[in-house]
Amino acid sequence: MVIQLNPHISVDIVVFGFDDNQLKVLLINDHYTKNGKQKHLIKLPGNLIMRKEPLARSAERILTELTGLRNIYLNQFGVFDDPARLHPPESLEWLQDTTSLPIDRVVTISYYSLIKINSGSNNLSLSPEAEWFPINEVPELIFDHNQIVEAGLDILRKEFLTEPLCFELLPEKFMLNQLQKIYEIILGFELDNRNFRKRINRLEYIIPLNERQTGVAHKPARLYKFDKQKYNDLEKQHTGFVV
Amino acid sequence: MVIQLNPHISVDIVVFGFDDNQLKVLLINDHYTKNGKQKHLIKLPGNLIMRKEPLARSAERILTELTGLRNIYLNQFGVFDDPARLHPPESLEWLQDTTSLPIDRVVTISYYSLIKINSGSNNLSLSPEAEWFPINEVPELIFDHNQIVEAGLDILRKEFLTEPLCFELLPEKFMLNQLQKIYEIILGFELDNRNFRKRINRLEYIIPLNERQTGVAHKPARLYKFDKQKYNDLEKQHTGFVV
DNA sequence: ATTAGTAAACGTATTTTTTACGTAAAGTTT
DNA sequence: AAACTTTACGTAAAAAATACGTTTACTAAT
Repeated sequence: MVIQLNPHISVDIVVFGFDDNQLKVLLINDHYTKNGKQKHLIKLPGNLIMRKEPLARSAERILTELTGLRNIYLNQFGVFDDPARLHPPESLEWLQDTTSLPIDRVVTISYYSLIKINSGSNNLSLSPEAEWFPINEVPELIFDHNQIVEAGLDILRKEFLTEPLCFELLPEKFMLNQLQKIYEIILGFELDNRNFRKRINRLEYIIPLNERQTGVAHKPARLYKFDKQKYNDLEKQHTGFVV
Repeated sequence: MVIQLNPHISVDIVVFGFDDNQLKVLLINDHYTKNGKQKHLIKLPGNLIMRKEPLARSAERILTELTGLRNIYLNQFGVFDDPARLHPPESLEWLQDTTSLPIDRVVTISYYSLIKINSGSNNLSLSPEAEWFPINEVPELIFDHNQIVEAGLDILRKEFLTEPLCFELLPEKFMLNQLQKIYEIILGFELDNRNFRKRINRLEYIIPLNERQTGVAHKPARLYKFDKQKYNDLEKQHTGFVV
């Protein structure tokens, strides 16, 4: 199995999770014993690719192993190729020990991914080493992984303005205020509720349903759904998305 | 020299050239004799990277070798990793013959670049195999290079709307109509001259000079320059650029 | 010197979009 | 039925985009 790894190219994935109140990143805890000393490293999920494996498939595979989820949104966003990126030497040593390969230089292709953390209905079953960290409490990571997280966040914010990414973080039927909150948390500023609604109402591909929120002690909100088909049909028209 | 090549990773560059009337791509003619048969292959400029070379430096190096130019705008835009991308077999054979390496799978990182073709003042000295092709007359290329050109053009058009790329294609001092023409050619549609000027006049980082066009048989146009410093200072404000 | 030709440069009215607010409506809980 | 909470609708003002018409500054030809 190990013999089939390509020791020159890897993928790393910045898995963003949304839990109704904040944006988080999924990181991997790695406990590693060297010369009797126990070390604790934290890193992005990622690995060397296989000899004949397309990169996107490597990324999917790693994501499924970590979360049990399939068909998750994944987007390639960068290349990290500094010949010295595997420093400091002890991190490189760790990599060589764990792969049993004579690792020299690894160019990594980065992906980001979007997951709804607490939707009761998905079958998210995290692997034991995986842990969610709030986006502004990311600890020090190995190699250049902090830099990759930052780059991923920049791209996420940029693409959030032009692509319908928000629906990856919403249930099939959602309320406009949920949609608004996702924008506010990811973009990092507040939006005027009344103008936001007006804007959404103009979008033909966000369909109001004849269903309402239930079990709340106030006026129940109407539910909406995203019509992806209609969105794609109108695609040539939009250069931006919302906000 | 050859021994230092990394046979797993390459860069390919889509060099866009602008010559006042149309957009062109720089391609490489390769004449190759195999079993007495002469073959003519056309490809993107690109090569395997060196063992310890950053990708951006490989791209710069290749570009300078081809054009004699330095400090040209270069932007990484994609990764092409299909394990079968080096097909058909005869192309792979050619690659193995010319590098003398046991090439198996190559992942390529793509860049695009912007050059003003006919500005008398630059020292463009094309290498003999290099040839400009109008963007809609690109011939069949080896491997997946046609696909890379298409992807590069898509990205160029997209980024032209949000980044100040136009100034890479203009002399230091330029006329508004030159600027407009660049937009029209790259975006592929015409713009209303009067509204375009109004829009530009609002941008504080496009500075009108007290100089005019000379030697023309009509009202001479005012010259302008781009204040990059001011642009960067205002950067947080713009999500889009012009048009 | 006047006129013709050419492209630059300015202006204005109309429509559309964005922004900033105020207020009513529909539920539950007490 | 009164208090509370959140949804939902509306309107006026400012800003931006669009669609045009007209004037200006120069050279070249007569």
